Amino acid sequence: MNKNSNSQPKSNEQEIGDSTFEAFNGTFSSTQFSNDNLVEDPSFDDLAKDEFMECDDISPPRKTPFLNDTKSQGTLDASLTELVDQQPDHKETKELKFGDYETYFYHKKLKQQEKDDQYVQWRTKNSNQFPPIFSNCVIYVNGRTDPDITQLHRMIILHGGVFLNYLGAKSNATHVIASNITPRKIIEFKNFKVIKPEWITDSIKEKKILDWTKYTLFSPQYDQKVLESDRELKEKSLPLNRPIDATHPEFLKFFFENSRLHHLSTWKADLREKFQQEALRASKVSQTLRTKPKIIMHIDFDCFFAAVSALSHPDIDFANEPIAVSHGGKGSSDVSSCNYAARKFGVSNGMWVNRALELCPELKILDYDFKLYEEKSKIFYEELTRIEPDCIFPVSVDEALIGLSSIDDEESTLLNICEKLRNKIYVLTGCTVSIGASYNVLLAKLCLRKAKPNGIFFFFQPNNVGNFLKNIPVKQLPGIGRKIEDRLSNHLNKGSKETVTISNLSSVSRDTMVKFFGIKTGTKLFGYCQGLDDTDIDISKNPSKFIRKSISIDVNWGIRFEKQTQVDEFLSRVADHICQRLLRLGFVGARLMLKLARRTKGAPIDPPKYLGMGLCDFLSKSTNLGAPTREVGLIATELKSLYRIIGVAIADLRGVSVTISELQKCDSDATSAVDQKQLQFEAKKPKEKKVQGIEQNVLKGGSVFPHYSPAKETLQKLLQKHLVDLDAFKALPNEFQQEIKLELERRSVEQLFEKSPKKNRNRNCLLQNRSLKKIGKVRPETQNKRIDLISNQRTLNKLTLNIPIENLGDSVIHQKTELSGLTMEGQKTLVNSYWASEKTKTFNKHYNLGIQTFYEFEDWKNLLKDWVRFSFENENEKPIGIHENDLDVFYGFIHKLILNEKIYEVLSLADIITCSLNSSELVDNDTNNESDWRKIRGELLNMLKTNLVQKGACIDTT
DNA sequence: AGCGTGTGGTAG
DNA sequence: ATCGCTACCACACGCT
Repeated sequence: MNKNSNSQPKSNEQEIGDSTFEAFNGTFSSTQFSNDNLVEDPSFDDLAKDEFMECDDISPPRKTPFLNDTKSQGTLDASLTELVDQQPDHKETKELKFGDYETYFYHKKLKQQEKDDQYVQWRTKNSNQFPPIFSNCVIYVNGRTDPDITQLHRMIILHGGVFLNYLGAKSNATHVIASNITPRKIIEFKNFKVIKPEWITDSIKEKKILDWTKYTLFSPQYDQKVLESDRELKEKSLPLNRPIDATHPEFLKFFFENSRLHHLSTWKADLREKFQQEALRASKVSQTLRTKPKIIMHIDFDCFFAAVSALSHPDIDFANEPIAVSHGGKGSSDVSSCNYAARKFGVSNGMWVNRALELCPELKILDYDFKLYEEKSKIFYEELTRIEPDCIFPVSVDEALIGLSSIDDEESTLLNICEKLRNKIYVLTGCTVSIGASYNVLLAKLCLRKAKPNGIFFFFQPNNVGNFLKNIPVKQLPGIGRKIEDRLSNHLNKGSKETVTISNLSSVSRDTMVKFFGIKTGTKLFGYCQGLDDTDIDISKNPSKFIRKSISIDVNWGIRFEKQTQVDEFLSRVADHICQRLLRLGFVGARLMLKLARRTKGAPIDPPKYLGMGLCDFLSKSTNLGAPTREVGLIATELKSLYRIIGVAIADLRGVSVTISELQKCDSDATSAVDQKQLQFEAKKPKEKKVQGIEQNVLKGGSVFPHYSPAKETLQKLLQKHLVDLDAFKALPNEFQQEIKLELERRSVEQLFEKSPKKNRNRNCLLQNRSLKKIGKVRPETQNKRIDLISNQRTLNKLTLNIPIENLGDSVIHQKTELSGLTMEGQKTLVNSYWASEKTKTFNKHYNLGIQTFYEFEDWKNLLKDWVRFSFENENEKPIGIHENDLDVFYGFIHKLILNEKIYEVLSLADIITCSLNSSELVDNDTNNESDWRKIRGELLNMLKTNLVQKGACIDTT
């Protein structure tokens, strides 16, 4: 870090005058301040120290939720043995093999829901016995434990904790529970509190959360040792010729942990959310109408990553030695940040290390230290809050815009504030910030550029704005990037390499700009040229504008696949990951988009950047999920469908990006049923409202057609008429029975009127008689091929429904692969791994019918009948059975139905299974197959029930 | 005109 | 080796 070795004591006043003159030739009044003498100045030094002492108040030691000693409530009579006794059966999950991720995660999820449901019921019955002692805990259980993971899961959620199924890269887990130590684990969990399970059991016994430090699994000392031996172990066990790419199950975690851009994005989003919420709170408190801030400050660390990383290297003379931050010391790693000494050599951010080293051979490469960046950022924002500005708009971890409405004594006061702030941040973080300030965001940003490094720059002379702007390169304008610059350059300079400045643009009219860049960008750019910018940074004025609209995961590095199964597994993992994120952020989403990067034809197979994406075309496709959801299984299934629709050859896949949008806040947790039920119970209003989506008049009057009251049919007749499975109906909670009855009555009425219900995409699905929409929307002109693909595939699937895969002629297989749009290379793997895979899973095995997600409800009714019949047909003396791929798709569809609250449809399908099983055609020598089908039927009803209970509870709490 | 979808661009 | 993310805006195009 710069210890100001080269600074010379100077008078601040003097400095102001000088640099004003120097920087602008005195043509107009601006101000530049340097704080080279930051700490040398005794007054500053003292001030900073004082502030530092005070700082304890504002930055207390990190909060430790696990030390939160929540008072226990009620009594806990249920002994642990009782818990153990009542623990749901876990065997089936264990029988699953790990080959098929989708099935694996899907069943895992199902089991989870089932269990949670049981826990909820149990808790409801014994409500007083479970003090929510873990209410601040997010707990992940690793490996074999005693008591085992199921029991721990149960204990955790019964006591108000959140149970994590998956330890994400940026996991918010407060605790990791494990019983045994392996070197690998110590590495893996080095950032977590790893505690023995006894902490859970003892805490429950004591009815309060105990000090976790007494239960740590390994001591720090021990860590150190093992860490070293593990490094050797790791080097041996990881073959060097097999680098980690996206086929590796842990790839995502590994990738995100090390991705600077991932960190930047998540930090930014987190900050946004935090300040948005604070603004919401503030706007409730103060009713005063805010005027737009008169002063905008833009404050930003100087080469943040480089400066912070250098803090761990006290031997480095940060001011003079060129340093850069990147992964590794050579090759195609990006320089994410470099100090100004390095910039003198021409090194710049984003440059590859090999190039940077060419320019500056003595460049020192430092590692990332994401944790430290986060810490410094926290201090930074705390200091910003301390000066109590009108508003704070977080731009990034290391950068913020600040609005001040008025300052009594104009610039000198502002200067004072800035200097104090800079000092404090320097003392507290060891890094320098620069500040630009002006009367709008555009100019504040430009001022910041002039202020850097380690300085302050103001501009408050609207009359001189032309002078101020004239030599600014357009690239520096916010929102004007490389592409727009290029287009301007081509237009104005006919491609000459000179940078385009604002004065170059003076000849361009508003209309031309609009014609060139569109109404928004054109107008904005034109305004910028006059120094005009009406960007408002006051979040509290319009908090809803700042709420999150989408959640996405992009992976464009390390994507190299050979087989369809690998792609599918990866998509499942991405689905899992994104669902974890939805969960953590408290959202459900109704729209899913898959974007793929495909190697551009002619681009090298191995791009210059190691495992990089190279030159790519991007293709995207989106689908409505029917209802807002965060179901992993459903999302995984949809992603695989979308992948097949886009049809990128596996060998050419270079990037995958998944976006979920049309978000809705849904604050319940993973074990949502638990929390909701808990809340519901505490609120003591068990059934006031019903499933979301029942229209008001149905709720109140019982019919959508209040003027018409038909002679009511008997319930049984009604059920029969609509093919609803009676057993299933009876198994449902009372209120849902009632609801279905109403729905069926309504349908009877509807038949009389022959009226089709209105479309409503997300809600009121019980009132819709329409079957689910097909995936995506297919346009006749532009996407003819896709229509053909889908309809042909559907036809094909129907045609081949009863033909075992071996009997399919080559031509048919060829046709199928051709339809999927894959290259020859891809075709083989597709045929081998997808259409004719022969994996054994929970249910019997065998022929994958290639059932697709494209079917609609009416199709499914017929398909299901055929499917059941087909599964009983004999092949080598054994029934053909159910293929898990088909089953996955089927379950996916059921999920979709359930999310649409199409209870009736699900019950119909359950009934079709029953009817088919009872029909005499079946060969009755196989009970296995039959019991599989009964299991499936049970699963349908279970899914339905779980979902209804959750929905019911959800309504009650909101 | 306004909507839905796919695509492009930008910032840190 | 290497960790090329991600939220959001804007727009084109075709449809209603």
